[in-house]
Amino acid sequence: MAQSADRLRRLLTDELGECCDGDVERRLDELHGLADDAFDDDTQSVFAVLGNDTRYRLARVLAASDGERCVCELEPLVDVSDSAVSHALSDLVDAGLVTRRKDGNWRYYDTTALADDLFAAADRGETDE
Amino acid sequence: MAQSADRLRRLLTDELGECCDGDVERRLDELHGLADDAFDDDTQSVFAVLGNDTRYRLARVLAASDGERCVCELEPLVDVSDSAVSHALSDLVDAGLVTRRKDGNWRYYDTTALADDLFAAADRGETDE
DNA sequence: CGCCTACCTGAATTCTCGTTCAGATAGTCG
DNA sequence: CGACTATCTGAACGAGAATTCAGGTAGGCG
Repeated sequence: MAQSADRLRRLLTDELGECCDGDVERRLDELHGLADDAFDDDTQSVFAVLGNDTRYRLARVLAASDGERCVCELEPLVDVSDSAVSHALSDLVDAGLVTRRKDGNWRYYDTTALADDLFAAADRGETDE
Repeated sequence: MAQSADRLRRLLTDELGECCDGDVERRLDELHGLADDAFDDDTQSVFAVLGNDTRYRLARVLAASDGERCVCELEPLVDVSDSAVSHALSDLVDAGLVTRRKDGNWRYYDTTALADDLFAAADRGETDE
């Protein structure tokens, strides 16, 4: 951190014309404040979970579907073992992106509002460019 | 895919009371249609990029900041080498999540609307629960 | 020009994460 | 109960990603 603080000091000297130890510390405090507020483990895990091919596809199909889907409807859509599908769906549930409902031997999954919102935001961003 | 179609056939039998080959095929076509429409490579990469700790933190700080930030302001906030910071910022730029501006030797980064939208959606989802 | 700066790039290494395998768990039906 | 169902779980292996290392580029300044 010693040399990175050096660079920051030179940046502040450029910005302010002059720069003392206090200026550097004040900026560092400001930045750390922002970082601590903004960094949220749960929120990040949501992105990590959707970053994987299998999980993304499953979540997308559930989002596009009008209502819930059974595991056996989802399996033909991804080219992995049923075990992998099960793992993926569990991860999605844990991240709060989909819900699980049991009905006899069948398990039905559906997206949450969080997932729908994220896909809407992502799609909006893509078409804007 | 043979056995997964078997399961789907049994599901449809449960749902409809009866089920012929055509029913199974129709459902499969419907599902594949949804999957093809919904699956978008660019959109997925956005989630994958934000799924990493370093990139997530950097993007978050930029989003929380009022305007752009220099690399030397970001480096103290993540516990990795300057090379890793550079790699991470490049990935964020490539994904369309942040912009880069050169000014002499300094490089300034800022979030795009896409990143801001995604974080807003994620935060909304988190506080709802 | 030569030296310093801030930052970037490519290759190598380390390590995480996704998949599969093998077996377990519930639920249904006779 | 016993056989069969759909799905889940945990361990282990392998592929790919994240980081670092070493060196490179472009800009500023004397």
